[in-house]
Amino acid sequence: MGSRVEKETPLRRDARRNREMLIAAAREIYTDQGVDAPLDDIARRAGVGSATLYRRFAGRAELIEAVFGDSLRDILRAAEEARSATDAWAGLTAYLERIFGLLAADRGTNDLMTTGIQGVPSLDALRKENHKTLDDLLGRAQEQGKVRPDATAEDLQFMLAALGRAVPGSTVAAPLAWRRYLALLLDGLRPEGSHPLPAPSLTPDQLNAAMLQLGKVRRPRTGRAD
Amino acid sequence: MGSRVEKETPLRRDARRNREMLIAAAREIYTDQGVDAPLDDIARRAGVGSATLYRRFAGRAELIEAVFGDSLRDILRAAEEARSATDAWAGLTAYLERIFGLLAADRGTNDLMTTGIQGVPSLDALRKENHKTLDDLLGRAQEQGKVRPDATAEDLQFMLAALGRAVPGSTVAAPLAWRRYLALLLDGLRPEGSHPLPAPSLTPDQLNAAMLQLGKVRRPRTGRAD
DNA sequence: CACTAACCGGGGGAATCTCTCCGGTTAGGT
DNA sequence: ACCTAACCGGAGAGATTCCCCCGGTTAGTG
Repeated sequence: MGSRVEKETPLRRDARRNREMLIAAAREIYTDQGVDAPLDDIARRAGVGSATLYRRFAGRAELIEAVFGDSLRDILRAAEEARSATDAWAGLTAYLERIFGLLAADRGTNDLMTTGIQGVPSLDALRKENHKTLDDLLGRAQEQGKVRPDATAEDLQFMLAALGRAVPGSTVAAPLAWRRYLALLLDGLRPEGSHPLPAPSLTPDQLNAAMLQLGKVRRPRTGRAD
Repeated sequence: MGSRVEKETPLRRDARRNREMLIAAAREIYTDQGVDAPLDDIARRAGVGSATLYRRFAGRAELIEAVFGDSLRDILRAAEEARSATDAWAGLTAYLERIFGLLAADRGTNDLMTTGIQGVPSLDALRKENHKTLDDLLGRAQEQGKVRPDATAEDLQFMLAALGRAVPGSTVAAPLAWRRYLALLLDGLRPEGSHPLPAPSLTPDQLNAAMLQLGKVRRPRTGRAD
């Protein structure tokens, strides 16, 4: 029941190659379909049978770990870095803009950061670090008078997850629309009055398109039904 | 291909009774599972075969219309009412709090209002009216100096959908947490400084539970997989 | 070059879900 | 009470997706 891959015997060359192909295929599919994508699709895209996928990775979580492990560690480093900012508010906004850039560009990363997926060690570490970062920056920004004193790190996390989850819907019509929404959210955190919003607002048609996407977070369904 | 029910011949008594049973069952199931719930579940709960459901309703959209038609018309009236407020900002907040109360209490209504479900006439009418309401109230609130001039009705709609979609996740742990988030969002719309937040913030544990729910918007999946 | 352990992919069982067929049953008028 | 059109529900075809079994193939070694 332990790890599927024994470190003792290095994989045979073909096995290793297939493993790489699977990770590459999974990365592509996760990026534009999210981490709930059918595993069979990934195997097909990699040009191997589904059995090979299950032989290399115990399940979805292990594949996710293999695909996103490195990039999650990168984000983790960015979080650490952000906390070293002297101006806490500047550090916070820079950090969040970086995160949202990732959420908007990569559906898989979005799933990982805006939902509670279990069983991925790197992800648990990231969540912990992320919470620590937000807590620290928010607290210091409050001390520096840049954030309203009644907001908590939990408030921020919830709002970020809610907004982040919706972002992919808007990227279809306007790739940078998230900047505007993040700015609006952050303005709600500040004690003083409003600051100008970046980027143009969505047009009504673009909004409709975005709303449509919102419902399609995952619609596997089955056959004929619309 | 027209309507499945002929108005000429009223339904036989048993047929009508089953129709009512189906609507009642659908209402219950939609309320706590959302409108993507399996139709077979609804038929089973109503105590009839799935064929009876398909005989009475052409598909999911027609059933939704039958279940939510009345309540949607109620909301529609509330929107009309809200627009008659002299103080646009007060009207807007009252309207939104009412809507969010519904979104938090009823998963089906939430799906209907935060995603772009197609094929339900009452819903199209509601969306149109809702947009008109927000546009009107926001515009007038801006003229009255209560809302920052650079925000648009589309901005508001997007943020509301994003937050509304996340609300059910928080209701498990804290039924009224949405008040706090809505207040935070609305504060971002105001030109002046911050106003006190209602309701307590989520605890870290409650936040975790909420994040977990976020991913479970719909996880039909299949068999053994976790 | 021969051998064997590791590896491979197709195919299939099981679980879900939508939607339809068909033989048996019932409501409601005469 | 009888008859017929309308109605009913179980059963199942077809579509997905997860996951594993099994006979054939291949990498790497002596």
